[in-house]
Amino acid sequence: MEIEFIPLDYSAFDFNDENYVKIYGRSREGRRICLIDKIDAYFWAILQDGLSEKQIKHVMEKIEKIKVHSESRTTHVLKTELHEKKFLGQDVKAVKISITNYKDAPSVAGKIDFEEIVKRREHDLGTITHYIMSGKVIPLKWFKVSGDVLNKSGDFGGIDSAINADFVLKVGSIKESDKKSDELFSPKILAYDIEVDELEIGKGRILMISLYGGDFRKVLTWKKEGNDIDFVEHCKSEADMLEKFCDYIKTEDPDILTGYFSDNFDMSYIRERAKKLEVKLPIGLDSSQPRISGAKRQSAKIEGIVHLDIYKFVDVNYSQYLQSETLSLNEVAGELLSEKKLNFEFKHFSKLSKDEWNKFFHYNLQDSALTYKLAEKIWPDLMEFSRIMHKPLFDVSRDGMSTHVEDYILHNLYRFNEIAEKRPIHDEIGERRDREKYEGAFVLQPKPGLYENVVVFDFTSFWPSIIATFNLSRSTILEKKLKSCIIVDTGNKEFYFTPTKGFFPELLEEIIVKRKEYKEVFKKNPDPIVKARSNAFKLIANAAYGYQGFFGARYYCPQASASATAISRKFIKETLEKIKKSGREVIYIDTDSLIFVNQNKKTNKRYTAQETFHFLKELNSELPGIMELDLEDFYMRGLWVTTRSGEVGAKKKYALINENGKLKIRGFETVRRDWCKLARNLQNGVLRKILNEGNEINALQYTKEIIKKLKDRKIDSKDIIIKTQLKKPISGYKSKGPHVLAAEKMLKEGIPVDVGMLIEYYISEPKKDAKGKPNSRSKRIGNRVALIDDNKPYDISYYLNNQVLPAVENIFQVFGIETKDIIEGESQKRLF
DNA sequence: GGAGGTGACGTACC
DNA sequence: ACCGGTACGTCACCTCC
Repeated sequence: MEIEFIPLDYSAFDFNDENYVKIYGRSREGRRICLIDKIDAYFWAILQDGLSEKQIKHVMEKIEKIKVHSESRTTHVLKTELHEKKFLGQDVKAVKISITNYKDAPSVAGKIDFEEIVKRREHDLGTITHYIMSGKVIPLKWFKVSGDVLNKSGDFGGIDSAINADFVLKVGSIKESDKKSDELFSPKILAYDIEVDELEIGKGRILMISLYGGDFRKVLTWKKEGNDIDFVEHCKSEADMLEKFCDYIKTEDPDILTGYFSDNFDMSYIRERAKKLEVKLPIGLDSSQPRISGAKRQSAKIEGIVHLDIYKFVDVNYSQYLQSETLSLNEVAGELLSEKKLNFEFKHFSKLSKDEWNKFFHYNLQDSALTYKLAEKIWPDLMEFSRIMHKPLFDVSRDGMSTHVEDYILHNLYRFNEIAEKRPIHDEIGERRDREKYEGAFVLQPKPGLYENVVVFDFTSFWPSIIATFNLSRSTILEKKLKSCIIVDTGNKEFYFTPTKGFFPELLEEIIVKRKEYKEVFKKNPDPIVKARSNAFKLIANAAYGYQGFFGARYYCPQASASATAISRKFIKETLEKIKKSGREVIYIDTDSLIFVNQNKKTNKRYTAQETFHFLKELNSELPGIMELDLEDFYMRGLWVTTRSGEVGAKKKYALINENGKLKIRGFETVRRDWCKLARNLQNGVLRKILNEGNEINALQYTKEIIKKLKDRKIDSKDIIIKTQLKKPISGYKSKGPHVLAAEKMLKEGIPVDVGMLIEYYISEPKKDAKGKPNSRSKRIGNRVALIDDNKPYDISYYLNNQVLPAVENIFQVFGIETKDIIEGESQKRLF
């Protein structure tokens, strides 16, 4: 039988103590297919230099005799082959050791402690990664597969009769489809969401489960309410509801089952309840139950169906581009879909009225609907990530950036004939984490002020372009200086790199080139797949620099990172001098961007756009390799302020307005979620007015109005709420700030508190003693925290002196105005 | 008991 | 445990006078 096939999910299994992979996917016709393929289990032993043929033969014979016994099986070496390979760019002779079971590769490797073997490698890969590295079946690409259909033949112990697929096929040959292998595939998605009466897993019951698959809409419940809602289906009991949930997954037959935070919450909750109620959850295509692994960061895997937790993917790949202050379903859907959750006020379910129950069902369904739509929205990115990084959807949706970078490298090593480096072992990780920090990028101290006619230049893909241009990597670093090598002076130490391109810099250069290419293609043809592809390359490129300094990296090389930052400082400073030399005044620099006044300081001549582009071209002609400077935008005005303590200009804090009146605010309290809305909105208004109008007059008036409102207690209660994240368990805090005390207060009132939660509170007036003086406990701000429902008056003095004034003071200082004097003057005037 | 320094902490920038 | 360093600012907590 021959079919066209797209792989979606992988899982490994053993038969007769050997390794096989089940690859679940669809045919062109939409049939559910499961392929079975043999995994070639092997790893490498790198030989000592200069061994004789006889010595090599002797070692290989020794290796062939190795056997490893465990309780359930014996693994032995099938064969050994001698290969000419590369390791970290060096030519090596290596023995390919094929074994019966890859799971025992580490144990077999452990027995090869002969002195002729200098290194053992590729025994520490995940089984599926090891399989995919063979390059045979790339996730989410189309393949032409031929092979034998297992038709209750008893092959593999009759595995096919246990798999819920249209065909189970034993792979004969497989190759990439000659038709467009990268075209869009639309998976069948089913979203789910649960509502419970107690948030803590294991404590409460599941009240309802919603399912949403486009046309398919369902809320399952064992409660009696909701009779007049068509999508509500009543179950006899909670156990019955869980069984129906499984039944619907079976009949809907989705490729992707998706939830929001479902790894840590929904699926874990369902599993706990199922355990307690003694219900089986046979939703896997082999009728297995969901498997939940990991402790703090759990993941729930379903055999054959991709369980997708959208929260994780959003966290890793979107959060830095989102405005949302939290990654709650409500905020993320609001920003990505312009659609929100339904309003629903949670109460104990025993207190819900008929009407409120009906709302609850709609609320529950809407959550699944939003999750479904988010899944559709992120699908192009998921698919392209999967294709580009050669990773199954399950992993691509859960892994962090460093793992993405590493997997991209691993899956491209074959092109360089490279054997993969090992993962660091425990002691190494400890050492790496204890290493001294290396010096980072350059940040220029700005001179506070309001500037006009401002331009921003920035380096495109700064870090990767430096790494690629100067060949900075683990496999290219030299122990000593050679006659012709790249010398990097970090100011502290010198590092040397070979000029022969290494695989890491080369891959990076390729990534940058591809990114540029697809960005151009997208400009001409705005196809979401092309955009997703360009985006995937951008993300890998940006993370590659951090990867080399990351303690867990296989290709860890802090010297390369330190060299990259040293080179970055050199070029940004050189560019600074060139801009200055052109007569322009540079206001600010951070890492890869330079902000300057686009006019000659002496002659006051304003440069035209054309002259600016010409200048840019000139600067670019002097840059090496693939380093490139780009024009980010022209701005009408820009504002820089001093730090709160001292006279110097504050770094990482500025506001710009471009020629279309669009603001770009960085670092100011306006963009910080741990400041109250009152201060943030005021500061935003002040900045907007100043940048628009070029002076502070209206901004000052506005500030006075807000302060009057504050003093008159006319501020909306939601604008005084301060939100701070609880980053660790309460007991882990040495110094308990207001948010920690607020969290303690919540616990006392029976409100559940979790690590990672945004704690919301406000500051109330101090308690006074008999004489009317604030008591000494009140000095600590934490002792005055109030929760939203506390209904205590807010502390005017705190909000004035600790929120409002700090947010605007140094802005007005730029214009020589001491806000405090003015405010006090005003209040004195009023007093008299 | 107020001033001032320092460490812990959270968040932002690139 | 799940990419790096740089930087600002608040609050708690301590020492000092």
